[in-house]
Amino acid sequence: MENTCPLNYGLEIFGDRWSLLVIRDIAFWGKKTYGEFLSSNERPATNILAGRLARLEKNGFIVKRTDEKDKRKEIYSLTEKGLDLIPMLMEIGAWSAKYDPRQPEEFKQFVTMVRADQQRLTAHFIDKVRNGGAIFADAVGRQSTDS
Amino acid sequence: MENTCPLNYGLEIFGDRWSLLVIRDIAFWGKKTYGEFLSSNERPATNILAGRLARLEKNGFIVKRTDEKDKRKEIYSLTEKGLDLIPMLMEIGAWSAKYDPRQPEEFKQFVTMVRADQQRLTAHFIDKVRNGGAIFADAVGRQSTDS
DNA sequence: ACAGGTTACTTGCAAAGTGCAAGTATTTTT
DNA sequence: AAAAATACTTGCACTTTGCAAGTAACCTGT
Repeated sequence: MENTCPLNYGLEIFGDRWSLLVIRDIAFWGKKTYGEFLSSNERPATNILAGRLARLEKNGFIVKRTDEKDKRKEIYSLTEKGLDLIPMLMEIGAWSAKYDPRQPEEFKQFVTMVRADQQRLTAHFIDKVRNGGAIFADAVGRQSTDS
Repeated sequence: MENTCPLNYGLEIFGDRWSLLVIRDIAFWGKKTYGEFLSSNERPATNILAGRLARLEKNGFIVKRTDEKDKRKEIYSLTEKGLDLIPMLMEIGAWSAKYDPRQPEEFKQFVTMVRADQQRLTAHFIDKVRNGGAIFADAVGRQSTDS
């Protein structure tokens, strides 16, 4: 396995639509059980959902415990490692708020509020790339080209 | 197709490892050609890379133009829509810097610098979810459960 | 101007992953 | 005790992936 640089590590584990949607359901909608994840608008297949929950748990993004009040239910929740994905999820949401025509005005306002805090630096980096530069140019050592 | 809520829209198009790695290569490493993307550490298959480039172009994340100095080459670059993914990529990078043991110290420092700017609000949301709440609780209308 | 290399792809095919439908096991409800 | 609910698993057709090998256009050196 060959995982050298910035984004790749995470992408192999959580960089898949269904995994991220599970984490979204927990963080953004407060969902906690298999049945709740299943009934999301995107309707994952049961076996896929089960597989993703198992992988997310194995990789330490979520934990499950049996609901004491109803032992048929498993309660899933985010670990610290999973909670730390929230800033990334919010950026995906911010992007969607801007480009998805179906996003409700409500959500766009929420994003605007969040964004007020953090525009400065990222705007600088976007400019850099727009002008043909790269974020890591001169900031971090150049990536190796060989295997 | 059923694309109602916050993150789903983008995830269907760019929410795939190879697509994001292409965008990373352009934004973070300044890569511009098919050959440069191919020689990344993660070594995508040639057909997969070609397919992703075509899809990213079709969906307006990148554009290609023939290199005037060497007409064998196609120069890929990010559109505004693609540039706007940079904040999200930086958050993925920030997460990786924290959890990927292979990340160099150099990169962790870069991330710390970036983060100094934007910690406040996201920390608040993480707390909310950690305590069993959800980011959208009372902030945005509750998601519909039916199809 | 021709030969050989470079670049950006495409094609064929086996293996892996996805998604629907149906089933099972445990627990709760009636 | 029977029925419903919940969290899964299993079987199977279909799709996607990834390796290996090709092809077409262009450039480079002689």
